Formats: sequence, structure tokens, C-alpha cells
Amino acid sequence: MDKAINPEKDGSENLSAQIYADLRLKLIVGELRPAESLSIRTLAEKYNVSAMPVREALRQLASENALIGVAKKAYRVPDLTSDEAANLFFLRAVLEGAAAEVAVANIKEADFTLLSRFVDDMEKTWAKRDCSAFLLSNFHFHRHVYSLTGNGALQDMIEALYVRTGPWLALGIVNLENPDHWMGEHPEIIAALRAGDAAEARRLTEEDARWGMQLYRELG
Amino acid sequence: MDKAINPEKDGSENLSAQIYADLRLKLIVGELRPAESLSIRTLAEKYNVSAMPVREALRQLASENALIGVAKKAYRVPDLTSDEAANLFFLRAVLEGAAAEVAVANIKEADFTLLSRFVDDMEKTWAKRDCSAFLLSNFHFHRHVYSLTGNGALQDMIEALYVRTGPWLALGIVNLENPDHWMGEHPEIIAALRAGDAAEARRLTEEDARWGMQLYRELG
DNA sequence: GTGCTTAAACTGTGATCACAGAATCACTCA
DNA sequence: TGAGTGATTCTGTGATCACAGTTTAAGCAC
Repeated sequence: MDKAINPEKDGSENLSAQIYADLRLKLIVGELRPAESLSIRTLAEKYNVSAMPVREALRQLASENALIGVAKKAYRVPDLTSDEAANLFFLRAVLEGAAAEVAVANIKEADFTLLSRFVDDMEKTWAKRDCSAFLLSNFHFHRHVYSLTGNGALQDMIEALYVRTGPWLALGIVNLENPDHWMGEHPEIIAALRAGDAAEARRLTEEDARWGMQLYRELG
Repeated sequence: MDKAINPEKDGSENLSAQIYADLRLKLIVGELRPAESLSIRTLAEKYNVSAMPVREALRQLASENALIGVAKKAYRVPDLTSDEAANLFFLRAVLEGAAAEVAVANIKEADFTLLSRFVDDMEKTWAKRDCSAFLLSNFHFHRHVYSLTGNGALQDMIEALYVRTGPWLALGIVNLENPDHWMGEHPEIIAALRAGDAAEARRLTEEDARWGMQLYRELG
């Protein structure tokens, strides 16, 4: 299975955007590991395009710190220190907390069925130890919540955080010793949203954002 | 005075980054107006470089919504609707509020003299109706506060908001009817920081972030 | 076997060209 | 006078090449 891009069918108008989106998703679901290096020419070959669109996609990701780009050196997936990771999860707590608070006002019945389905997916994929699929379900759940704010800028910022924490989370999950220690607060978040309890939705969401940090501590 | 870039002396390692930084600052201080269009080739000529570094800088700015980039159409400075502006200022309130709260713990005496100087600059430049210089001083003040958090990701995110609101603020300021209506909360913020009152620092910072919105309402 | 040197392979970066779509402006015809 | 239409100019996009650092690996000396 090659990663070849089809310029005709894909919605995006230019190749750079497609490659950018593809790599971005791979980061979110942890398909790219920390410290992994990405070469423009190698990727260009995989995507079956020239180097040009790839370099723009990589530079774009580097500009939002989703990748590290040093001049004349290969782009790399950041290998976060615990401090850096803590900073990112703090931001997720702040932004997603605020988002959950706002979302309460806009949520509808159809949203709950969707959110519940995402939680089901998370449980299934967690049981199968399918790290990428789990992180994708987790992302879908949270994205649906913060998309209810209708604040596009807020959504973009939170999403950028998922891109940056993805590889780090994936590494933490695969190295987890006791996989039964499943800490999702997601059902409780749904309950709080249904109850219209904005403060509780915020508190639970903030707590969930710190789950990633606990992953780290368990590793020592 | 041309904008020519000097690859030797500038700290950045590549031209793209220098052009990116230059345009970014121009956006922050409102030197680029909403709906203004930026052409790759024109900018390349001004900076005295080829089109390549410019296109990467523009794409990068577009990726963080500091510019609008539609395929095959000229890049433009976004012309924010009032809703979009409200979203951005809401985010500034959330992030800068949280930052101020954290900053209280890390602030030192030397910081107060710096902050006071920025406030002086703001008053002077406001009196002279020098919009760009005023926005720069304002930016310096806020940047110094949120840089005290030591959270690099947080700093980047807030800064990205200043890039996006800059052109819009500049337009609001120059169209302001009663220039005496000066609404800075900055001296009070300094006082709250000095008193170690994190909650008050947060409240005042949040209030200050909404100042931009009031600008808009005054215009009708 | 170990350490140093050197050469080859690989890295991003910048410039230049070809191309296709968008916008603009002048011209024509009603 | 006005609307339609054509060509010209301008737009970003992608490919290809040359170049200069960086990294890697092989080879040589000790």
C-alpha cells in the first residue's frame, strides 16, 4: 500500500495541503514516533510527487512545532521532555476546559449518540491494543465537543495540541505496564454535558487532559 | 528604504524564516491592512530574493490563518467579521488570563520596571497617534507578561493571536472617533502583579483582551 | 581491534522555468 | 451608453536543477 496522492479526487486544491493533512493525522494518531526523521525526498517518493509540495508541508508542520526543522538537517518528530509535555497538557486543559463550558449551550440530542459511539470505539480499540485507532477515536470524541463551540480559531488551536501530543501519547501507551488501568473520563463528560452542568464538564475535561501526564509518570 | 534581507548578519539561518518573521511583525503592528493582497513575486522583488523563500513564508502564515491563501489567487490579509474577531479576543482572554495567573508566581522586581516602560511607550505613542508604534508597545507589554510563564507553547499561541488581530485593531484605532477614550488596564495589571493577586491579574487581563471588541462596537 | 581521516551519500535551501487558473482591462457590438 | 467578450496580465503551484552543509560509512594507519 503506497501513500500515493490522487490530485483529482481529493478535496484539497493543492498537493501541499493534502500531504500536510496526511502527515498531520499520522502525528495525531501516533503513527509517527518521537525522534523519527522525515526526509523530503523519501516522502516525495512515497507520495509520488516532487519534493516541492512535501517541503512546504514539512515546513508548515515545523512552523507549528509539530516537527523540528533545523537548517540543512532532516526534519524530525519532536522528542518532548516531560516539561514540554506538561506545558502542552496544561494548554489542553485550559482550552478544552473553556471549550467544554461553551459547548454545553450548543449541544443537541444527536451529538450524544455520536459521542457515545466514539466512546465505544475507544473501548474496543483499547481492548485490541490498537494504539492508532484508539488515539483516533479519542481525538474524534474531543474534536466533536470542541467543535460545538463554533469557534474556529479555538478548534484549530486545540487540534494543533493533539498533533503535538500524539506521538508522545502513542509512545506512552505502547510502553504502558498495566493496560487495564484505563482512565477515561469520557462517559462522565457526556453525562455532565447532558445534565447541562458547564462547570462539571469543564472540570472533567481538564482532568482528562491531565491523563496524558499520568501516562508519563507511570513510566517513571 | 528597501526591505532587502541580509542573509549574513541576520540571526535566522534561512531566508524563509526571516521573511516570515518580518511579515509576522508587520501584521502584529497593523502595518498590513485587512483585505490587503500580498503577491509572491512583488514581495520577492522587495526583499531582493527569489520567489521561493517568500512563498514558503506566505504559506506558513496562511497555515496559521494569519493570511488567507486560496489556490491560484493572491494571498490576502484576512478581513475579519465581527464574529471571527470576537472568537479571537475570547481566546486572548482565556489564554492571557491563564498566563497572567501563572506569571504572578515568577515575576521579579526587574520585570516591573520593564513593564512600566512599555506602558509609558504606549501612552506616548497613543498621544502621537502612531498606531504601529502603539500596537508594538502594547504587544511588548503583554508578551513580557506571558513570557513569564515559561510555557513556550502558550507563548506561541498567544502571539499567533496578536498576529491575527493586529490588522483588525489597527483599522479600528485609526477610525476611532474620540481618541481620548483610552481604555488601557495596564497600570492596574502591573499593580495586581505586584500585589501577587493572581485572580485580579487574570480578571484585568481578560478585561483588557476585550478592549479590542469595544473598539469595534464604537465603530458600529 | 581501535581511532582517525576522508570520501560518498544524504540533508534542506534557493533559483529558475513551465503551466494553469483568476482577474483585469480594453475593445466591440448592440 | 452599456453589456458582453476577448486577450493580456497576474496569480500561485509544481518540477527540476545546483549548491552547501551534515551525516554516515568505509578505509587506512596505528
